[in-house]
Amino acid sequence: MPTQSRRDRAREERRELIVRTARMLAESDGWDHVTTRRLAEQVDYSQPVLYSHFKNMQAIATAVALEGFAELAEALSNALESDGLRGLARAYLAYAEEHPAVYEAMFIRSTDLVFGGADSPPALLDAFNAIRSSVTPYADDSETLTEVFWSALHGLASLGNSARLRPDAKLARVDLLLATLTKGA
Amino acid sequence: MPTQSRRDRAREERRELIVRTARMLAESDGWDHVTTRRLAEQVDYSQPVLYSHFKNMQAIATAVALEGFAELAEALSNALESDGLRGLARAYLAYAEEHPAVYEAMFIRSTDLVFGGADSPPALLDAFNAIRSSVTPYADDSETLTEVFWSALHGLASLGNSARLRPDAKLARVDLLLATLTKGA
DNA sequence: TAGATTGTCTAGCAGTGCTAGAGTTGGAGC
DNA sequence: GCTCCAACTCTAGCACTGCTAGACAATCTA
Repeated sequence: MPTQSRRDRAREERRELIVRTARMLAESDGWDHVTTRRLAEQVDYSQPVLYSHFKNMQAIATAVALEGFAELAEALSNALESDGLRGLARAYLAYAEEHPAVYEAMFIRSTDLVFGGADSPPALLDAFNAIRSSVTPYADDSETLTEVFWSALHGLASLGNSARLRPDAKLARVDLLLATLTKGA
Repeated sequence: MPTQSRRDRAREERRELIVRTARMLAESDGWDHVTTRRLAEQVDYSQPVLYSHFKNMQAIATAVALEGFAELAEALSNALESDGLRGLARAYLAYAEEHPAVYEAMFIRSTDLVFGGADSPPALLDAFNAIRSSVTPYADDSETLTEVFWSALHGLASLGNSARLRPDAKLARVDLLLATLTKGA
């Protein structure tokens, strides 16, 4: 049934257009300004079309977050492989700084995604595993250390992105965090 | 002019009623459900009365955050004095867990407050100074270590509050964070 | 007591997420 | 080619949001 599959393809493309546009709007104006009307206008369809692809606005933000998990996992794996723990830490913070709205959808906005369970998004588990690999040499309890190290990175990222930390001390903070973690090991 | 001061007192009391009610609503139903209509109804005045005390809804959340800064500073100072670094860390996380909506207003929701400048709220500086005192023994650069330690605590608090960390490993995480920080010092 | 000030409310605006129901389009079967 | 049906898309509207103008009432001043 070639007709059906062509339709499916068209639907899939439009779905991606919606997600891409929502992400772009969020990065340029903030999630507050991503409204059904603005989004619909940008993709040149009426609002109900959004709801034929997504249950609600929250689901659109979730789709953006899922993209982010995949990108972050990829970035962390690469950085870990080439530059070790330090590379991973810097890559994490760089991702959060370069894609603040995506980062917000992933780790700050309330979400219906499950974290750390069997039904978590695979890309999220990949990212988590990259962090775990990076800290395993320094841990007895690698699961807990992963959570602690991730929390530290998340704290630096989120407080930094919301102008709650000195902007000129970014590098000093990462270096100090790494020194603290690796000290005596 | 006793009449004027009585009026001022009445106004001040009503202002406090508004802040108290907003805080209560936020803690019980979340900030999303703190709307001008619900809040006005709860304090038994019409919506415009809210705007005679506050510029907008954001300013009401800011007032709640300021209360939080004072409470947190107090809690951290006390804990630091009686139980040292470990006490401070636990007090921080306990405050975030027991008052998630206030914590959100303080450190997660976007705000117009200035962090770390001369015109920061004094209570916020007090809290920051308590953290600085707690880590000074372990630091060359105490300003940076304060930011890093605070970030770690904030990461644990915010990810924990949004169900992104294992609930049963709370204590293990604090202990591991403290062990890491104090190791070799 | 008359006038001015302060306080409070009703009613309304423009915007939000979301949906029911009408109308159009285009492929399937004859 | 024509009819029918299903898939699709839109207009219009609901109940809600933050916020405000302008009318009315209460209270203090002189």
